[in-house]
Amino acid sequence: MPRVSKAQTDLNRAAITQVSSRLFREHGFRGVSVADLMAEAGLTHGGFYGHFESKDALAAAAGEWAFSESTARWRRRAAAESTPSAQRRALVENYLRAANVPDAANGCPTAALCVDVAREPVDAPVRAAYLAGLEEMLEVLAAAQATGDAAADRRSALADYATMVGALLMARATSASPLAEEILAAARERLLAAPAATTPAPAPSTSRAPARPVHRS
Amino acid sequence: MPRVSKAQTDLNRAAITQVSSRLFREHGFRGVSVADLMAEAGLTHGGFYGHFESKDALAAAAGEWAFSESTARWRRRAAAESTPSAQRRALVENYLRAANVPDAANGCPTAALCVDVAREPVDAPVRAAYLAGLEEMLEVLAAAQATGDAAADRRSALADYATMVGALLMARATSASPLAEEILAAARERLLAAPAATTPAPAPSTSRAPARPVHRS
DNA sequence: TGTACATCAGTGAACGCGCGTTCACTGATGTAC
DNA sequence: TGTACATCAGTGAACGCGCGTTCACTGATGTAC
Repeated sequence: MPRVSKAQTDLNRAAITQVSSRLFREHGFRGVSVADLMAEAGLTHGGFYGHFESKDALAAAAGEWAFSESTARWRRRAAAESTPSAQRRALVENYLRAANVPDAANGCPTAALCVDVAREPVDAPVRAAYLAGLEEMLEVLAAAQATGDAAADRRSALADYATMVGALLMARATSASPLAEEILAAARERLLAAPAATTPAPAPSTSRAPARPVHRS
Repeated sequence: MPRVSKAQTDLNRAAITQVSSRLFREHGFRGVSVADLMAEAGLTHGGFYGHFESKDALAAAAGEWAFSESTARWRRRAAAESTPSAQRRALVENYLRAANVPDAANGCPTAALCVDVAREPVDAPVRAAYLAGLEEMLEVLAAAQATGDAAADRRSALADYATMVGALLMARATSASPLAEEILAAARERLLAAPAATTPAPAPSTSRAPARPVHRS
């Protein structure tokens, strides 16, 4: 079994990275052991340090991989729409689906890793990967804004993304309660100015409030 | 040193709970040991199981305590304002301050604990505490909406809170980068429809886009 | 193309360490008289 | 109010276990001729 071909070695390293990117998103950096990760990649734990300098270094590589997967998915989804407005709607609707709540492993790394990354020291390698990945996600979302001003597009994308990430994380923390879907629906309504088709209409009220309470003071 | 008065016992239990609520928010449930928590409370680790059945049970009590502290703070802050609109502004502006970014230990438990709670099994005691605490926070924020419809107030509070939580968490994950403050500013702009006073104006553009891109489709 | 051998990817036992939890012990607290 | 003693909150050593990391070893790979 020892000494494997160069091609297989590269495949093994990729498998460790990909498996880790899923398990770290699901359980956090501290929630999975090196032995767990290696076993899930079909290897034994001893060989790990032939591929990575440390678990911290793996966290960075796994984060990078998760973001490259997610940005590719966003770009594909955006490319399927013909206007920025339709792109934004597609990205938001897909992000705030109930199916994403129990699937952190394959979901947005910005959301899944934010707290773990925030708890790492400022010089941890995974922080740089997170920052770069987040900027790439923002690029896609900003291009779907089209306010006619690049700076405004970026600010709007940041606000959109904050709402999406916050809603998804709060839904995950309250999953198994009706509140989870309520949160997603409220975020969809706020961002898309109309409830998604699958959301049952709330009890009718005499004066229908605007989708978003604008400009009081 | 053994056998301490009943009053002191209650104080000790409260100290363990409060210290844990801070350390859990900062480092996560897995990021602090029982020995750490007890030492921080001025005790030795052996006595822990006289106060709590398990570390999981402590997590629930600590979560509950964090929420009771935060809801009280929100209620106090809201009570200092005379209109719902001013309440909402005060809550949002305070939440999205840069000073909150490095201070997860004393900050909003909805944000600090969401990922940890989401990773707990559905029957973990801390999940019930999180759900109840979040509902209390929402009550305060909904009362600051006043769209004229209780259901719309709640939906609006949910969307506001998602934006606030998402922005704070993304800022924490990107702290030490200018992006952190950029995220907070974008969320303030989105929620308050005007940049906070301390935010420097961005480079002027010929056509000033609306604070939020409304109703495209 | 075929042979001889150095390389090195992966194995699995072992390292020191810290974890959550248990328990025999201690001695001040609180109670019974 | 004062004394005798049972209670029990806190101590610190110990438990089994899993962690990140190291290392001597193996044998197929890849290279030199």
